Amino acid sequence: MRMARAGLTADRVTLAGAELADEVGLDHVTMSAVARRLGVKDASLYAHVRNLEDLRGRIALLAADEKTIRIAEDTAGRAGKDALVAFANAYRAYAHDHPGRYTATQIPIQIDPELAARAPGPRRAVELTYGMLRAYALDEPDLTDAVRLVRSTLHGFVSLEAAGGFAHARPAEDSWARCLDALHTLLERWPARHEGDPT
Amino acid sequence: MRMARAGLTADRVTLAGAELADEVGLDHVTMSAVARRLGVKDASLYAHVRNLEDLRGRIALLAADEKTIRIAEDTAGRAGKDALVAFANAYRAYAHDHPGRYTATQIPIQIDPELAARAPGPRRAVELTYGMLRAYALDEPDLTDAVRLVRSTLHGFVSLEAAGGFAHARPAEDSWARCLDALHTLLERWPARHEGDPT
DNA sequence: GGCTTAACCTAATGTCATTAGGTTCAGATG
DNA sequence: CATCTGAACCTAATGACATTAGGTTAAGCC
Repeated sequence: MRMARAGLTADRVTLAGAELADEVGLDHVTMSAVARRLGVKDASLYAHVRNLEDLRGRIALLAADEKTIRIAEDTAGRAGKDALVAFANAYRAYAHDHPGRYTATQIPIQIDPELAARAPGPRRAVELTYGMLRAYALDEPDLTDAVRLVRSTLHGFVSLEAAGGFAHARPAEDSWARCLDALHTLLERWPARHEGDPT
Repeated sequence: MRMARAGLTADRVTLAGAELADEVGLDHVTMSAVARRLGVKDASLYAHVRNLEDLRGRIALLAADEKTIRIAEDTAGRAGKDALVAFANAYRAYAHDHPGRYTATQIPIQIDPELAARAPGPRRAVELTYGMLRAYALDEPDLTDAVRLVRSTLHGFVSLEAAGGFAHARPAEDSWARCLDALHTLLERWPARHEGDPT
C-alpha cells in the first residue's frame, strides 16, 4: 500500500516552508514540520534542499520576490508622494499578510550566492526604491542616504509593530500615516549639509 | 572527586547566555551551550531558569536595561539635536557592541510579566525617548508619532546594518550621520496636518 | 521491456530541551 | 557539634529535530 508520489521540488518545499512560517513563526519552521505538512519523511526533503539553513534562505528569497512584485504593482505609474505612500503601504501590507516570510527577509544574509543570483527580488527592490525617490531629485551621495533612511524607517516601523512595540493607545495606523507624511516632507527638503560641519 | 559548586543564580545564567549570544548569535544560545560554558550539566540550569524561552526573555530584559543605562548616561544634560545625536549614537553603539543581546530585544515579546515588571529598562527607555523629544515641543498625538518614527528609524537602520543590508560602497557611518541630521530637521518642522486631509 | 533518474523511504547517529528523581554542600538551628 | 533544610547539582530517560548513508520504486525514454 504505497502512497502516490508527492511530486516535490525545491520550490514546492520552499512554499510549504513559507506557509508554515506565516502560520507558526519562522523559527518553528523545521524540517520535520515541513515534511509532515507535505506528507513525506524528513529525509526526503534533503533531495530538494541542502539543509534547514538553505530552506530558510530560499524562503527569504521567495519573500523578497513576492514583496518586490507587490510593490512594483502598487507603485506602477505613480510618482512623488503618491509613489512613496503606495510603496510604503505595499511594503507594510506584505509584512502583515506574511509575517513569517517577512521575518525571513531579516535574517543576516547567509544565502547560497548561486541561488541568490537567480532571484531578482532583492536587486529589483533596490531599483524600485531608487526609482521611487527619483521625483525628489536628490544627487549622490544624498540619494543613497535617503534610500537607506526610507528603508530603515519602513523596516523599523513594521518590525516594531510586529514585535508588539506599539502597544500604546494610539493606533499604529495613524502613526504610520503621519510618518509617511513626515518622510515625504523630509525628502522634499532634504537638509543641506551644515556649513559648519566639516564632513 | 567533586568539582566546587559554580554558585549559579538566574542572573549568572542570564549573563552567560548574553555573552554567548554576542559571540555566536542569539539562536545558537542553547541550554547545552550555556551549561557547557558554566561547567554544569544542562539539567542544572532549570533550577534557575524556567526554560529556553524564559532564558531568552531574561537576556532581552538584561539588554534593555543595559541599553537604557547607556543611553541615559550619554544623553544626560543634553537637549535638542545634541540629545538626539547622543541618544542615537548610544543606541547604535550598544547594538554594535552587543549584537546578540540587541537581537534578543527584537523578539516578539513573550516575557514573564512578573519578571518584566521588575525590569526598569523598557519603561525607562520610553521615558527617555519622550524626554529627548521634549525640546522639539510637540503635542500629542504628534509626540507619540514622533517617538514611533524615531524608534523605527533607529531600530531599522541598526537592524539593516547588522543584517548586511548596507553592503554598498558608501560607509554606513556617513549615512547614519545624515539620517540623524534629517531626523533633527524633521522634528524641528514636524509637518502640520494637511488641510485637505480629513484625519 | 530494460535503463536511468528522480523521488521517496528506512535506519542510524548525534544534538537539544525538558522532566523526574536523587545527592551533596553550606549554613541555620538546636 | 550534630542535624536539618533548602538550594545547587547530577544521573537517567524521553522525545523532538537535523542530517547522513544506503536502499527502493515510480515514470519517462529508447
